[in-house]
Amino acid sequence: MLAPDLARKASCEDCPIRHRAVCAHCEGDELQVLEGMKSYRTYTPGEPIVWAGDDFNFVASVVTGVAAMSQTMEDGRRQMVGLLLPSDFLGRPGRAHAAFDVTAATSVTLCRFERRPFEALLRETPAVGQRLLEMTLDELDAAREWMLLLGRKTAREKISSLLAILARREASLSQQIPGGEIAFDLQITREAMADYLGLTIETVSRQLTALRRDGVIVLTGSRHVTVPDYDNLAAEAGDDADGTQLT
Amino acid sequence: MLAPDLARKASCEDCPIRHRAVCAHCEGDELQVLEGMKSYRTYTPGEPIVWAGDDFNFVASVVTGVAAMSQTMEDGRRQMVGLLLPSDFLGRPGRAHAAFDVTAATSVTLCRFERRPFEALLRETPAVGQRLLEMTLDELDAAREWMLLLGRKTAREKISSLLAILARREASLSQQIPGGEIAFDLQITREAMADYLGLTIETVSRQLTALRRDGVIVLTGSRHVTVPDYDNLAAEAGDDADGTQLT
DNA sequence: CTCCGCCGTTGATCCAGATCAACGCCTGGA
DNA sequence: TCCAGGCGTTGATCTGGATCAACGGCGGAG
Repeated sequence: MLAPDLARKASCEDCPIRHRAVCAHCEGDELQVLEGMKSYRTYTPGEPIVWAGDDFNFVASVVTGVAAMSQTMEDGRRQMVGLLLPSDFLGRPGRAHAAFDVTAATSVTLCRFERRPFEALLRETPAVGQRLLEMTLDELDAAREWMLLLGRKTAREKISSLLAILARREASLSQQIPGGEIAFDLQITREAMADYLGLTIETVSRQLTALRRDGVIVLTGSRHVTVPDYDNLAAEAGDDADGTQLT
Repeated sequence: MLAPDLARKASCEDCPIRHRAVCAHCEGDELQVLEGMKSYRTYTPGEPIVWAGDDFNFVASVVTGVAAMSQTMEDGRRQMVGLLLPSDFLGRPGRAHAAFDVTAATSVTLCRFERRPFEALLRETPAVGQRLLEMTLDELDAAREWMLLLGRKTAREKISSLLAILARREASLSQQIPGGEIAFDLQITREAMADYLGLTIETVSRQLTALRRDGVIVLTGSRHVTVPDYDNLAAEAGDDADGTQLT
């Protein structure tokens, strides 16, 4: 593991984000390579980034906004399989075709690297590969947590789980006082929430109303949520206490 | 990528399985390390291998049998999040505690490596790390496929999907004639199937009966399945044709 | 300003799968 | 040999969430 101060070296500072996959382990030489590869692109809400099966010749980090990874069946049933938030990594080194659809959920800016040179970097710089392995293992754990949600949780627990995740993320970003209330914006529509949770938009709406009625959350408009008591929300989510602690 | 003939070198041949994570990239020196680390252990059906949260100081490959990775909620609801079949890798380099319960579904033999020296091997041998990254990315894709199943498929589609996966695996193992019928044993109980699919055992049983009634499968006893027409089964599973082709 | 389309909410009804219950078969132990 | 317990099946009933339907608010285009 490199010392933390190495993470900020040289031209990584030019980039509006810290690429989790590469920057934490960058040293001078690799950065030269990265500089030549980088390109930014912004997508408008709803715009497809790639379709499943398409050529997929770049990897990328999310700089701002939210992108959604999803699968659709022939009859239109859709399941979101990943929500990509700023600093998340998108792409599949070693595979030329996308396995899933990726769509901009909000306005999204990606910092993209061409796949081939990125793969070369991966081969030549084991630290980047190790970091990517760690990130992938974390994602796999998260996907497995999500399988419990999809397979066994009730609609109310599903909504509560999603809100708890967003609240945790907000709290960690803004250094909230533990025990204080947490407020954040739902960046996504009811439809995206439904696709993520394996529900319909009507059920999402009804359960949000029910959680508001029961005082678990406060809804200001339809997109702004305040969580007066995080532990209460976490209890609604039906999670074991482990791994969902705020601090 | 190493040439295929390197995969069989030296003492890897002593091992009853080819460790997907390491053997395909072994060269002389690393094998010395591996030899000192290996230990075998057999678990009886139902026996826990690790509990979520436990110290987890080894990684392993499945030699024979089936192990199940699962999560349980306080009230007993359970969701299986992975089925570990021979040659699958178990463990999480870089983490000292298990994230999920792992249980022997049948009699299972593992070939285990202590975690610490394995991590050292990983650091010193980038090829092993790359192989592990590839495997992890494949697992992540599989987990995401499973999310579609759990979130959006009907009970009949869920059962058909599981049978189609098992049939595909059987066909690839036994070099079946494409288009011919495929026969295999369900290694697992109805309960394990239910836990995997996010259903109850009664629903699993009823849907199997329905698929038999409709001629999609032939059930001999309760554990032996014959699939007369794979394409028919795949159609019941509701999958896109891509990625579920037999050949 | 008005109109239109999208987003979200709410109500009425339906149904797939859960739940509750009973039973048959097989296996292993006394 | 018989019994007990685990596994699987089937039937009856219930219910959580899907479906079908209507409506209100808001924001952008004209």
